Amino acid sequence: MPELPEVETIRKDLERELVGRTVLDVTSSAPKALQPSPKEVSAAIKGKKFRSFKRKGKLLIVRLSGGVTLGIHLRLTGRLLIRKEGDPPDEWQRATIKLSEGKELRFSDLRLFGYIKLFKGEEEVEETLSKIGPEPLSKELNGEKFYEIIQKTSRPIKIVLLDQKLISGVGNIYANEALFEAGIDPLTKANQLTRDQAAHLYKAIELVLREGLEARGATIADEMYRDAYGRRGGYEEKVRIYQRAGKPCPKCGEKIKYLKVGQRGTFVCSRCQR
DNA sequence: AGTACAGCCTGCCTGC
DNA sequence: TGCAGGCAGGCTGTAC
Repeated sequence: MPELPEVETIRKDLERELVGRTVLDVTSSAPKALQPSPKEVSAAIKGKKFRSFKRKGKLLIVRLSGGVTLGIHLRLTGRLLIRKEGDPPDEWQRATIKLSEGKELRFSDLRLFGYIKLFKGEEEVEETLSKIGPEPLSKELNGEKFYEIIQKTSRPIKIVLLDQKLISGVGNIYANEALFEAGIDPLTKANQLTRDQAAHLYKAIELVLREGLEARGATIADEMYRDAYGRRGGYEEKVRIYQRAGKPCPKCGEKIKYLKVGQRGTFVCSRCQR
């Protein structure tokens, strides 16, 4: 699923390829993919030029000329693909934004959880961004601030890492990897972690996210993440524990266990993570 | 206020 | 064989 490294990889691709291009037309086969409605999105962006592609957490913020702003969230299976007019249709293609010089930006999404949303105005952009917590790889966060944030809740640390209001950009893959790397049991209550453990975990989060970026993201299953050129990531080759239940722990050889933490699949080495 | 969880949705897998 | 039911999961809304 697209998390910080995956969304950032796509963001950079889009920035490189699409800034300056003009939107010629918008079509959609899934009404909910374009919000509030395909008609309104189309009317707002037709004739406008892409100005910038920014990101906060897993949310892409697309600025166009005329003060128009789109928010794009890929959720589990969303893809943004840069194609040429006439290229074969993509699997689960839900919307097509035709661009100048025969290019297209396609939105594909198997599960239909993702969306491209037109913001009503700058206030709505600000309101949305204010609900997204600080990012691990930015200056907004460091080990000490991370400790302060997680001190405020007694929920399991794994759940807290996935709470985008507290820390943004981390999803299930990188949460599993970071907890393993730091040697922390996902069920540990967040406010029971010591300063030392918190600092350790924060470092591990930074490490796995950087590795993910370096590898241009993780494509664990076929229907999942692709970059803007439709290519798979490389991080799935390097994953330590995610989706590896029953296989030996890379540190100690113990069998990796699978459990559910807050409705989400969780992988743990009970010898290394305490 | 803080926490828990159903529901959104499609495709794949299992079991009858 | 064919089909119903369960499962996967990020995030929001609602209930406790």
